[in-house]
Amino acid sequence: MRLTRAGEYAVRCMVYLAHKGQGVLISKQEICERADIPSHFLAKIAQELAKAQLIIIRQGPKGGYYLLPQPEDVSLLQVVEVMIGEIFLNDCIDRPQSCTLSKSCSVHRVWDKARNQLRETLGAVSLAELAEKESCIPVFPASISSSSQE
Amino acid sequence: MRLTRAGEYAVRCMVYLAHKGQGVLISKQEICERADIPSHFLAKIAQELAKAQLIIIRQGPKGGYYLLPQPEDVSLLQVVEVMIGEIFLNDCIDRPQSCTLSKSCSVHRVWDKARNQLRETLGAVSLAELAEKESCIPVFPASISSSSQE
DNA sequence: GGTAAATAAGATAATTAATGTCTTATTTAT
DNA sequence: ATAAATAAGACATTAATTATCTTATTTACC
Ligand code: SF4
Ligand code: SF4
Repeated sequence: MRLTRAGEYAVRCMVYLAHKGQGVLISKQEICERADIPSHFLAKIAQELAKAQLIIIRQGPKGGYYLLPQPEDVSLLQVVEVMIGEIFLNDCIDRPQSCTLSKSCSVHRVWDKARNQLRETLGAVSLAELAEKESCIPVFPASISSSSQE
Repeated sequence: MRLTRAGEYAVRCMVYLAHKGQGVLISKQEICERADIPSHFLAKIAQELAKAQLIIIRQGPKGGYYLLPQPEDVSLLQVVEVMIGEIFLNDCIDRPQSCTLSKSCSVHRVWDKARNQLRETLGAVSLAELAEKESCIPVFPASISSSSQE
């Protein structure tokens, strides 16, 4: 009942790209460094994000990735589900036929509610919101000035 | 991001016991048959439930399990977390020190909210509620009379 | 007390999923 | 044409889940 590493990395990558703005090409290396993602792992993650039409991958020298949709149009849920698949919480929510009781089971209904709630919460927040606040990216060198001790 | 098999079986077992009432001894075999749980697997699951003080295990002939607390006093969340551990959704919620950003990360806050909501939903429903409605246990032989086709 | 019925406890095996790495191929700026 | 950058997917490692199997313990009953 946990987000996978790949899921977390995908979110970081997407938030970083959103932070830079839609359509702005960023090198893979920069993303890896700033968002602390193993380089080879990101390559695989990016493939899935590209397949899902969330980013465009540009090869060649000066290559990299950029965000395809507007940051407002992508939710945290979308990014997460691209990586780990649709969230179901319990098997019988995914495939009701896997348990003959699913139609009458009160436990099933609780899982269904919990699942909808969870997806709604993750679906309600866009990359735009996440990127405008501080998140996922270590404090930018430039913005370290006054001590952050409070 | 899914309940494990063991978690699902534990819930079934607990709902079945709750259905029978607190303190009522039921043989392991009966539970396995009625709740459709592999017998040897239940043995291991029961050990954890007993360690968590949710059931008492009685050995010997006429042995079996029974519910220790009142059904109203046990939530679905409790049963699930005994089996799969406390729900955190993302690693940084479990151990904020695992990501240096957790204090300022807006994504972190979304996960935190989602997690609290999920635990609240699962925590709000007791075994008593679940057991009084039809759930987890295939329709009882006695109650099969009119065809269940509707 | 002895016996057999029932489960305990934990070791072990099989399966599946997650994570990470490596190699070869392709794209593209210069 | 060349070299820089990533693509694509195969491969290896690790960890978690699921299941089973063996030996030990408990206890009702005679
Ligand atoms: S018993 Fe209920 S909760 Fe469990 S798998 Fe079946 S429908 Fe789902
Ligand atoms: S970047 Fe944010 S969400 Fe991701 S691990 Fe760090 S604190 Fe958590």
